[in-house]
Amino acid sequence: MSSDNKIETSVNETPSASTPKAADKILDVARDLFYREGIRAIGVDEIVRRAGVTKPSLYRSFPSKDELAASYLRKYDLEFWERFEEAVDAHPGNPRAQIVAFLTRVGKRTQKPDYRGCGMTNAAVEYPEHGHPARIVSENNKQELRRRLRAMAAAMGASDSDTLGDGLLLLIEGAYISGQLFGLGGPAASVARNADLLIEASLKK
Amino acid sequence: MSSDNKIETSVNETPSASTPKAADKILDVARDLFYREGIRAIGVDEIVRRAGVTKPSLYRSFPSKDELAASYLRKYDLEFWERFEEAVDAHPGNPRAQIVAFLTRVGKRTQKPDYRGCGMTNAAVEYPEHGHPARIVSENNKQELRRRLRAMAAAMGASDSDTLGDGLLLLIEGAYISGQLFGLGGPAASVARNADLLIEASLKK
DNA sequence: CCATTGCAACGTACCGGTCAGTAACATGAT
DNA sequence: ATCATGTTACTGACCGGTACGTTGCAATGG
Repeated sequence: MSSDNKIETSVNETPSASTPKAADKILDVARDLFYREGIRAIGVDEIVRRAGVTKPSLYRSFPSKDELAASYLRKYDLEFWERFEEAVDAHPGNPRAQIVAFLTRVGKRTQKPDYRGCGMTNAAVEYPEHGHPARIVSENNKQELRRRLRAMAAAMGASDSDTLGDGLLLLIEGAYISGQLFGLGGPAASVARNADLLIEASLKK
Repeated sequence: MSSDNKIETSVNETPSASTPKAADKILDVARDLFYREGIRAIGVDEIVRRAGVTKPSLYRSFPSKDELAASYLRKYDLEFWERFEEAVDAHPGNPRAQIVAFLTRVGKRTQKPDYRGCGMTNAAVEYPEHGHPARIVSENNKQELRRRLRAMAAAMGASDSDTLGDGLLLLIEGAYISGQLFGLGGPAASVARNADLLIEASLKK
């Protein structure tokens, strides 16, 4: 999926004049609006207006709104795995602690007043149709997450590691959704504790 | 001899009460399309077309599209609690078996090829704005579900019943989402087993 | 008996606004 | 001179919503 043209990944922190780059501004604004209000709810006109650019600029950098949404999710994907790896790196060789650390931070984020869940999950709900560019990015992310969780469950020595990995994924997705459904004090706050309980139960067998 | 009254359409509780057919057909079609494709994805034109009626007929029975969506969710709410009570009634006095029975059926439904998750959850994702008519119905449903699950956890004798009830809710929401994200063979298939493990761990405390 | 009336449900046609997307051209910097 | 950008204006389809005329039918009254 690497179209060698188009967006330069926005990481042009190189010195000199630092060109503002219309495509980067568009992607930044799109990320913010798509996440907070939903992709279908935001029109391209509002994006270019808030980004201080014009519509032709958007369509010079992105072939369509759907592809812009997919780009937003690819950026989201990168940030997601950064957060994930942070929790992993904090507890080398201890997958159980890695999971709990990750979920502790997820649980905390779900309690922030403007929490809107996971951009990937939300996009998949907004676009149930198979083959939609945004949905494809979302599905790939979730499949990789599932793979990772199952591998970590195996590394913990769980007897039925696939079931435990899937159970952890269910808890995570549940936290994403419950975090935006219930506000503060919602069930998502207990995701780390429940995950630890589930791990405990899965190891004793 | 003319008992010409089939006036129990349930769409409106107004004393006049006669909503012959149009409103029912509209609500039926709306339920189907809204659930399968999403509320924002479906326009009123398509609804009235598929229902074989016209737009004014829709707006005579429903004040707005948003209220039609809310009506769809109220209907969904009724059917949800029917399914829930079925599982409860199947195991009188045994909350643990009730939960497992309910989740077994949820897990089975998530493996059907056209599964689109929970209409309530999806609507809340589609309409993050507070106060939206559809979102209100969804939030009320989820809050009631949380209350029930916590009560059932308490009836099981869990030491921390609120945490267990919330953990079960997380698993359920995770199953709804994972069911539509992963197709067949997704993690939602294991929701009942994971719930049982979590219950087991929460009772031996 | 039939004609008139009233009324509720229906359809035709239309509203202004917004949607995503584009064509043609101007500007400004390197 | 090139390249990225901005400007303006536009398209056709679709959005939710409505003004207004039409139909069917039941009740009334002579």
